[in-house]
Amino acid sequence: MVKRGYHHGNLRQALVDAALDLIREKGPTGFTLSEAAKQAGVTPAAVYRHFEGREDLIAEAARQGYEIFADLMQYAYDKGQPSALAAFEATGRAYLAFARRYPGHYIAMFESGISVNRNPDLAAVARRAWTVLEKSAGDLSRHIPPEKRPPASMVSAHIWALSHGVVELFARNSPGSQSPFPPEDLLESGIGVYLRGLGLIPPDA
Amino acid sequence: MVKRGYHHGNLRQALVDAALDLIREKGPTGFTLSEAAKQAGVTPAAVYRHFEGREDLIAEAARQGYEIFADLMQYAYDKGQPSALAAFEATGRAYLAFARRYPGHYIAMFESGISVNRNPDLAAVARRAWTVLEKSAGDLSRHIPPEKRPPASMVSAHIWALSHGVVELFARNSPGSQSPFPPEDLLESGIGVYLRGLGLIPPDA
DNA sequence: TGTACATCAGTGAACGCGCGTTCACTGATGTAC
DNA sequence: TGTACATCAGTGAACGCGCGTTCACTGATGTAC
Repeated sequence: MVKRGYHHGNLRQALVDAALDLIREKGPTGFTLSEAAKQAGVTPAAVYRHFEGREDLIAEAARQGYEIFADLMQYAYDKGQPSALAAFEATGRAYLAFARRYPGHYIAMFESGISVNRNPDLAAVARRAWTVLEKSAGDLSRHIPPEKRPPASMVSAHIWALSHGVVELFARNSPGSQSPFPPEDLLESGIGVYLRGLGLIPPDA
Repeated sequence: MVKRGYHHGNLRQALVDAALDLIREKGPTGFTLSEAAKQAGVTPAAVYRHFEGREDLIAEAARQGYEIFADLMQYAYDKGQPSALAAFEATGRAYLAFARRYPGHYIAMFESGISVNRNPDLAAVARRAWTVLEKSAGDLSRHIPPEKRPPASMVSAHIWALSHGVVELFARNSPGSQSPFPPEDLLESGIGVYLRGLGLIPPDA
């Protein structure tokens, strides 16, 4: 990672890292290619040896984020086994944990405005992350009597939406940050109520 | 609203309207003061007769959004009376309806990065909107036995987060837009499950 | 081991652009008498 | 009703800036013989 002499050694990744830093600090708007280059100790023009341009660099940052994200989700899912419930709750927590631990990635993925369909790699890895959550919801569904069982994809959409909403509103300097509850508690309790609503947790537990 | 001659007549509002249009079309990033001025048929410099600058213009757009938003929430709440449940569900739906009908305002409020604490007017009206939801959640809480009753502010935070997540992920060109469910259904069913979880709707209804 | 050469990753200067903002100005409006 | 004048809302030119991108270039690296 240390730059020595004319050749950088690992400029591509250094640029991604710089981009992630800048995106975290200044938001996706504040991020500039030139500044990322500067932070990597290199001329703006050098960026074009590794990326097609500004957008492409952001997309790569997002892609790496999805990669980490999918791994974390998978890990949480596995760790919760063999309990479908434990696995499901763990994936929910993993969402928030990811947003907390990798804010730059999170912003690049969800707030930078880049489309997941921008390139196939990005689409594939996003799909992988999404699939874990859906699988987890599917496992859970099987414990609900078929006639009152909502589609697994709907359950996962609910939890994704709740998690995302908690992150956006309560885990940032956003409108809801004056809330008296830590985001983790908010998500935990919200998922708890939701699971009761599905009949998966006894009503008075 | 028609510009005639040298003086515009209602430039201040025309600029806000132009800003809302541009924010909706191009996102908060794509919005520029110059373009808003142009769209209002005026020189960029004229903007400074009415606003302190770019940020101030966005803040005013957001403020007007919160005003409409608070009114809609209040209206939904009133309309649901005297049923606490109906009122609560109506406010949830109002959230999504607002996001759909006033996308420019919504983006200015929640995605432009401006802080609600930027000026007192903005903070006050945001507080007003938030208060309606909290009151609605409070009414609802009273139907839950005290010992298993979550704080009203927590319930409202859950619903806000769920609503916001649904909007961000499923009602835009965002990552989740490939979902097979319309956002309205997603929110409706999510709130339904949640209310069952609170014991406010019979388990098998 | 030494040399020639192809390949590659960087430089640095230059570009055109549109941005937000400032300034002295001027045209239009409204009011006092 | 007409005139003088203050006030106000716009103009238009100019600014400095940093941006993303291009281009011909050059220094470093690695490989064939």
